[in-house]
Amino acid sequence: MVREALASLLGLEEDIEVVAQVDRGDAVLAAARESRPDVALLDIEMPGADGIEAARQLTNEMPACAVLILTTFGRPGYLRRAMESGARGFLLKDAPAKELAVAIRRTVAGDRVVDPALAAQALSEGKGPLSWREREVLIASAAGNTIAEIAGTLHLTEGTVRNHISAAIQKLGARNRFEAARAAEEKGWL
Amino acid sequence: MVREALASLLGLEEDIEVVAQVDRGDAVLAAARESRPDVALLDIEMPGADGIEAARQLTNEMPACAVLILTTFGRPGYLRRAMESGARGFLLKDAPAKELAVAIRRTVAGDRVVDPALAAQALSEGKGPLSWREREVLIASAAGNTIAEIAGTLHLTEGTVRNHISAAIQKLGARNRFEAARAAEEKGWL
DNA sequence: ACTTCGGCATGACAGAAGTCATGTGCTTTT
DNA sequence: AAAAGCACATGACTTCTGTCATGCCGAAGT
Repeated sequence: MVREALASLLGLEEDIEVVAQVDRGDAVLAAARESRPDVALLDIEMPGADGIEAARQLTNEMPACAVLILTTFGRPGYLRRAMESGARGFLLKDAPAKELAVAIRRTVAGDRVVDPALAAQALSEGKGPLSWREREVLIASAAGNTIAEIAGTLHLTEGTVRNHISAAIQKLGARNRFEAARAAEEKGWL
Repeated sequence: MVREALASLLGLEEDIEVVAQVDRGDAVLAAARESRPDVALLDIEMPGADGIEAARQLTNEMPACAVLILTTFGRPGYLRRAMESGARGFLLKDAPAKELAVAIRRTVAGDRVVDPALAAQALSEGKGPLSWREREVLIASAAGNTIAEIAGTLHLTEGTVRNHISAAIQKLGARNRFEAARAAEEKGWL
């Protein structure tokens, strides 16, 4: 519904034409091949593939198509990963509605449209203090798996898994792995 | 942005006029007093007060104003609580955009607009199997508190708290209190 | 070549969490 | 009134988690 509403509004602009809409991340590329848009407006949280992945595919195959991410959550990690995956701009859904058309025009023109406050926060937090193993273990942990299960799927000893989790807990200032997982998720470090 | 977009679209309808918009749950009542709308279109997750609470206030003070909940998450508990708080209809944001105007007209006309599948699910799940204590303990648990802390704030023994949590875990088919908390949250039982 | 450092792995240990058996009191049913 | 059912409370017992000391290995710096 939200997508349709925004599309309708954008369609009312003189200089903007909505050439395609899809509701899944893994349908983006095909639609873009079909309709050759100047800009793709992507959300991050979608079924199929997330907007980050879609942006990566899109900028790989069609560098001429700019990508503007429009999302609900201003998590610094989202912004960082979006930019790394080739997105040209990053806009939050709680911006005023008229901002959207403006942002799209600027994106087409080659500008990088990013909320300055969010950008600053993303830079100050860096890429996160977690090592690869710590991330893996934390993700599995957040999914509700027990230590023993994680150890099984990763072919590690329970002790090792506990150790990685413990390290993550320390680094994130949490008191147990669930708090740690939430904190990491919050910052976009998963 | 989403609210503004939907408002713009609704404003294009011949028979619908958007008389007010607010961005906080605790601003709803004041705005309604001011503008005397026929329908209030509310989201559930808002800053200030949630849409359920706003619906309650609204139907108490202005029974003439119908309430239609428009929300992202089709959690059965949301639906049930929304209806209990006096809402006249319940619509999901992933419905087609044109549904919205239709639903609003039907709501004004006195119909109850509810997704049948969601209604069935809500009814089949009932009001939730958790006792009061179990809810209390689970909520505190979800906030990251340790058993000892919960025992302290509720003036109970650790054993008792553990026992309630254990019961909740069983009832929800979870494997630890965090999974239990998430499951309960998911179903709207917290 | 040597040292240093960081990520990874492991097992021992202490503390936290979950389960169970048991008991109390209140409401509902018979 | 007696019995049954339910929420609540508690402590003993078992299992799971987090921390720590220790060691291995490869990359970066000297």
